[in-house]
Amino acid sequence: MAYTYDYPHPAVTTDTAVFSIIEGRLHVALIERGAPPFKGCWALPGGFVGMEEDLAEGARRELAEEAGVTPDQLSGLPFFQIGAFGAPGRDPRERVITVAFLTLVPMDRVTLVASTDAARAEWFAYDDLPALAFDHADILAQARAALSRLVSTDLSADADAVFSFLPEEFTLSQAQTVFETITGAALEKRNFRKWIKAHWELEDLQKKTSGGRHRPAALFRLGGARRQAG
Amino acid sequence: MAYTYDYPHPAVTTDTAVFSIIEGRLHVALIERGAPPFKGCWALPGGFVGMEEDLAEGARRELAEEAGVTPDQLSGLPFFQIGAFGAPGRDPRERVITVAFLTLVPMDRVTLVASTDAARAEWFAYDDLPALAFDHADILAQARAALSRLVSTDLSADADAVFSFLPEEFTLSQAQTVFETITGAALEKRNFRKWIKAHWELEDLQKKTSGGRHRPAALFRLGGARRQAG
DNA sequence: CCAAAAGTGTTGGAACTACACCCATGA
DNA sequence: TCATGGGTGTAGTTCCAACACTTTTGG
Repeated sequence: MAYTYDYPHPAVTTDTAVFSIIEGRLHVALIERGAPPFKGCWALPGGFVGMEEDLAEGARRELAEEAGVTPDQLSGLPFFQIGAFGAPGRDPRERVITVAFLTLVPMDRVTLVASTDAARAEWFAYDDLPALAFDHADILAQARAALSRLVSTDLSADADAVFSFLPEEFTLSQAQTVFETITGAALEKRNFRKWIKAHWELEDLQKKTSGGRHRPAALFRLGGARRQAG
Repeated sequence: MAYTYDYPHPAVTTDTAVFSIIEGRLHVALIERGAPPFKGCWALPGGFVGMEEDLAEGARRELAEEAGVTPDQLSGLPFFQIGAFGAPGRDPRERVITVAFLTLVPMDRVTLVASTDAARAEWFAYDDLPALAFDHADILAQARAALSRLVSTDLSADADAVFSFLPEEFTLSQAQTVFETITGAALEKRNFRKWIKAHWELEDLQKKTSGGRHRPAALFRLGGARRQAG
C-alpha cells in the first residue's frame, strides 16, 4: 500500500535512552541493529511513530518490541522528552526526524530481551560505549546531560525522578551511590545524609537489611505520594 | 506534484516563541493566521520544514516569512529548541508533529511585519494573550517555563541568553527589569547589583545615559567574549 | 578478632536577605 | 524646587563544606 502527499514529508521516529545503575555504574540499554542501515551496529531502541499514537506512546511501544522493556515495567517511572533531532542526512535512507526520550529504571532489575529488528539487546556502561548508529552518540550525550541537569547545582522540579533508579525500599548508601553516579562527584557521607533528609521526606521503614557481612542498614522509602509503583 | 511513500508519514512543522520585553512587560510575537485551519486566529509563527533544511533553520525561515524577523536580526541571539509536540489530532488536517523553538530579542527593538500566510503580526503581552490556534497555548506555556528555567534558583549554563533582552549597552536598572520580568519577582536594588556583578563580568563603559529627567545611569556591556553582536 | 559498611555533630566560611538614605538631572 | 530614577553599605541568617571515630554484623 502506498501513501501519497502533495508535498514531501519526512519520516518521524522515536529513540529512547534507558538508563539504569548496575553495580554502581551508569548503564544504558542498547540494541544491535538486525537490519540495514547500520546493520550490526549498536543503537538506541526506537522506530517509526504510528499515525495514531502519541510520541511517548510510540517510544514505549518500540522499547517493548526491540528491547523487551514493557510499558508495565515502565509504569510509574519517569519518561521525559529530550528533544527532536532532525539534521538532514542523519539517516541515509530518507529525511528522518527523531524525537528522543529518556527514562530511568531501577538498579539491577530490568532484563533486556531482543526482538523484531534487534539482533541483541544489552546494558552498556555509559563510560564504555560501542560506536553507535546514526547520530545516537549525540542524542545519548544530550540524554546524559538532561540526567545531570535533574540534580545539578540546585534541584529541578523533576529531581524526584532519580529515585526511580532505586528499589522501592532502599538504604541511604544506595541513594548516595545514585547521586554520585549521576553527578560524577564523590559525596561526603554525613553531608549527603543531612542533605537528602532536608530535601526529601524519607519514610523510615523500621527495617534493616541483612546478609551483608557488615552492620545492617536502615531501609527507607520516598515519602508522600510522590512516588508511584516502581 | 505528488510524493509517495510505502507507509504513512506525518507532516513536520516548526513553531517559534519570540519573546521580548516591551515597556517592562514580557511580550510574545504572534501572527494572525490568514488561511485555514484556524484562519483569523492568533498563533505562533511557524510552518512546514523543508526537506533539506535543519529544524532550526526552518524555524528561522518561517519567522522571516511570516513575521518579518530576519535571520539577520536574530544573528548572535539564542535560539533554543523546546521540544516536539505531536499529539494525534493537534492539527485537524493531518498528523502534524511540530518542533518548537524559543528566542529572545532585545527590548523595544524588533518590528514585526506580516507576510505570506500571516494576516497580521503583533507583539502581545504574555499575561494578556488572545486565544491561540492548535495547541499553541500549551507550547507557549512550555516556552515560558523554559525561559524561567534559564535563571531559576540557580543559573543554568545558558543563563547568559537573558542578556539578549537588553540592548548592547544597558543600565543596571534595565538589567534588573529583565530579571524581574523573567522571574516574576521584585528584586531589591542593592542586592541585585551585587548579585549581577558577582555572576557576570560587566564592562563599565564609563558613559552615562542622558535625557531622562533624573540622574543619569552608568552604561555597561556584558564582558568577556560571552556575547556576540546583538 | 578482623573486614566491611553503617551510622553520627560541630565548626568556619560563603552567600543571601533585609533595610534607608543621599545624588544628579530635567522640567 | 521638585519629581524621578540612580546610586551606595552593613549586619544577621542560612546553607554548605570540611572533618574522624564508633557500631554492628558475618566470616
